[in-house]
Amino acid sequence: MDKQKKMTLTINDFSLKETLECGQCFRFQKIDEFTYTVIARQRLIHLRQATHDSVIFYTSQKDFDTIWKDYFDLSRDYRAIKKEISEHDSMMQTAIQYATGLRLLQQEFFECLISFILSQNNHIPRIKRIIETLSKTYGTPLDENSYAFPTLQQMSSVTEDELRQLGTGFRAKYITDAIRKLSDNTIDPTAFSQMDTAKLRETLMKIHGVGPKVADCVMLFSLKRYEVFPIDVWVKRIMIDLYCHGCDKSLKEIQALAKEMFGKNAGFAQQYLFYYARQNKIGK
DNA sequence: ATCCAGGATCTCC
DNA sequence: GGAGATCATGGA
Repeated sequence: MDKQKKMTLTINDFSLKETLECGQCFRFQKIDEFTYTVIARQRLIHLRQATHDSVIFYTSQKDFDTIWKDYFDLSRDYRAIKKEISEHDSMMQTAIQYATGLRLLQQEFFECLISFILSQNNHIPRIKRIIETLSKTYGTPLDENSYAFPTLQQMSSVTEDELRQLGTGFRAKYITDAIRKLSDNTIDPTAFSQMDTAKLRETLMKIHGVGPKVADCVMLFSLKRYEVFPIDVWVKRIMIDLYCHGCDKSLKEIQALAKEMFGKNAGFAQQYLFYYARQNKIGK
């Protein structure tokens, strides 16, 4: 690797492993215990966890400043967030202990939307494989065997049949519907910033195949709506396990409980809980 | 082999 | 408006 293009960053609360492997993103490759490659924002980057509180970015200062600092959410004070969501909650303190260096990536909207449409009723390894296939088929080559996630433009004339042949299954029609509604301005991302979260959620759910969970993931992982609390099977299990000792609760009740406990930082809380639940196979 | 996956939709009442 | 079946596919 080019020695000129390498910079070491010292920062607290940042673990590559926890941030990349917590289930929020799909386009990373683990090279060894400390080294990863990540593809995002039409680029590929190599990274290495040097010490507990430092990470090497194999990139230029310019790309770090304009892209990766933002992508890895490195300007945010996670210590303060962790303190806030766990102050009166020993359960959350326990969950956070399992991923003290987890940060919420700022992913691109289109990639995030398609990825989480694909995630429904699917396994993470298979989701990753399908996304790789989509990128290889429609995306821009980055090196010999790496491809950027395709843009909306690059997927604008994709057909449902094509997508089915790539293994997307029943989700193919959902993806073409998303592409259609974004291309013909039925849904206009430039209007998102002036919508409140409820309105934005409702707008995203106009896409066939986007329900509450996928809409919440897209808002949390790519639209900076940190107050949302996506509830999947893992989060439901751990919320019931931790906060009502095995009783049954509806999604609405869990949603309300999360809002009450974690407020504007519910999304961060959700991600710590998800990681903890999956690591410990809570409820399985 | 058979189960099941970071759900959503359709159908039923 | 809530419960239950159904959906494509392949890794475990």
